[in-house]
Amino acid sequence: MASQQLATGALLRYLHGNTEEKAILQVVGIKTIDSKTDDPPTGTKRYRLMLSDGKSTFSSCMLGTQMNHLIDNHSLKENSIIRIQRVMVNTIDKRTGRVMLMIYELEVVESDSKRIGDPVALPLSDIINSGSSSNLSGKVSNYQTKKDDNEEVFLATASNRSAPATTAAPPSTTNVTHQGSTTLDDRNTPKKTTSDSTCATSKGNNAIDKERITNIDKLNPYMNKWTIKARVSSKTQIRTYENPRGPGKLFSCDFVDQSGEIRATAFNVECDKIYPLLEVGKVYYIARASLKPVNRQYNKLNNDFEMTFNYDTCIEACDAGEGDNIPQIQFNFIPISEVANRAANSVCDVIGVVKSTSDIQTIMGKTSQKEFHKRDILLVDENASITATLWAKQAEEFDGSSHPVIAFKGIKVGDYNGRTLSSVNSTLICQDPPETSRTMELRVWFDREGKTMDLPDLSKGSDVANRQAPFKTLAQIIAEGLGRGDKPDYINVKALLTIIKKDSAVYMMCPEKGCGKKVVDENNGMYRCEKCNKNYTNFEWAYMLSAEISDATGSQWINIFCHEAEALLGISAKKFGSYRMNQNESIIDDVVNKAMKHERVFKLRAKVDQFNVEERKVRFTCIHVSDVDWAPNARRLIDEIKQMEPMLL
DNA sequence: CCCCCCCC
Repeated sequence: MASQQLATGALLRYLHGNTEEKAILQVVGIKTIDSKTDDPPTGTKRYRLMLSDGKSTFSSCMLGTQMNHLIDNHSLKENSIIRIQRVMVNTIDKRTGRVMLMIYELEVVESDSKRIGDPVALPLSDIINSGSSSNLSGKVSNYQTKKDDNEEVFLATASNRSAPATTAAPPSTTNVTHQGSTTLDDRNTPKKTTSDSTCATSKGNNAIDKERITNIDKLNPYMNKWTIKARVSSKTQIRTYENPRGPGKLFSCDFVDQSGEIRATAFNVECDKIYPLLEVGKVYYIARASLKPVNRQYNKLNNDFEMTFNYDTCIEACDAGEGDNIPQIQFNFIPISEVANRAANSVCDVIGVVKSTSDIQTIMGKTSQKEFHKRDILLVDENASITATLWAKQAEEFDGSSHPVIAFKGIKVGDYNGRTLSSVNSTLICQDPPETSRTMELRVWFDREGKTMDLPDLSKGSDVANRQAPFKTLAQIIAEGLGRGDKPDYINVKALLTIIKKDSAVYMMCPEKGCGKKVVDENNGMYRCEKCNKNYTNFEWAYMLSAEISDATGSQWINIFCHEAEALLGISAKKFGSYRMNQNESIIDDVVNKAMKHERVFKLRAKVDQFNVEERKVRFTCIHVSDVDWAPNARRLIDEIKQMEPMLL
């Protein structure tokens, strides 16, 4: 690889904060460093890299421990060519402004390579670069003469340097500039010590670095210095708990910035200290809290990590106006129709127009024997409607009389009578949220046509296609005794049609709308319906298929009625009936055989046959049939697997 | 380190 293929100047661009670039660089030195006792707590080893962009080298490049394996398995070594995927600038020394690069993600482009070019170490003036003018104070020159040990090691191993770091220009001559850097006057502004800020630590000199703000979506447990600037989008009450280790208390809150969201929790001492500092809707600088992988069972925010406030956590309220660019909330809306594909008890963000609102109702909790207040609202969007239940204060305070656009963040999916939504404590209810164009879209749509449209209601069990059903094998259905309970069971089965009773596939149905009963051919041009107790001059063909479906585990006879039979056979009952009348057997065989060619997903209702109570024979009725297409179910299956995970562990 | 969130 030729030297011009390295991203010349990239190291400096990174240090100046342009960290989006995915630069091709060369590793010219690797050093193992002792892990500090506090980070990471497991004592995992850390690697420090010296990187070259062909022209310059920079040695303070920490490798994120999740990338350690690349070195451990020898694919990343001295002279390897890499592509930086994710990098961040961190200040190592607040006093001097000395920075380092954190390499969170890289790709080895070429494992074995020769040294490229003749790079020299970046001058110190370029690497003391935190953007705060206080870094340009006299203290830096003291530092300048004092190389740290790691630096010396690298200087010794990197070949052909002509300009060691110590020959760098004095800091006062640097032209390093920073957006948003403070003025010299700012230096002397006394630190705010108002009640809306805390540095839980007594280390007063360890102030928040407001110049280097990390985006929330870039936070991870492997970085040790970061500050976020974020708005509190929600905050719980303080709750107490009791576990084997004793009693405790906690509260949690959610932070948002333009990049994402993260949940933070405070326990006990921090709970008391931090709870009064954080106000919903306000913007804060947060530094030095613990980060850990998210527990998906409880935290559904769009972030792989969650935050715990600790003794060292620093929180400072943003000055008025300073946080105006930080959004109020992060929504990940799904259309109402998509709620049909979500697992019960999962949570989601939904936006819609309030079509109607119920009165407040008081109900008695089954186990708790406590009274609860609830209010149902019918929420609609362009394609579907769903009932959302609000509880307690949210229910009491809700006024939907003006048909507002309402956004729910973190509302729970229920499966009563199809699909419902139920607000929980952490659910945010936002009226006419300004941060999404959906508000206006829905407003215009509803006022123009939505208010009079009749849309499928996910919360009506009669909309049977919306009903959710677990996937089972035919053997599981028998083994689990599905359909033998008081209420019907609904199951999806992936199976093949193996037998269709073609001779009884259609029957002569009463022409009276909604009757559906079989008529008797009086053989005089009249057809008699016993149910209506009437003779008709005509009848309609209707499907009532008796068929066997099979999968790898067994087979089952099922009944298939009009709509589903038509979907399966591909022709109308009327047409099938006419072939039957004309005894056109070859066409009928053709139609039937085609229907048995490929696997489908049969949604079945399993219920004890009412006419055979003694035998308790379960009758299976096909209520929906679809092609085997996993895509519409993928999200729900993923949700279900996620919910199972804790049980499997 | 919590993790409850209700009714037909």
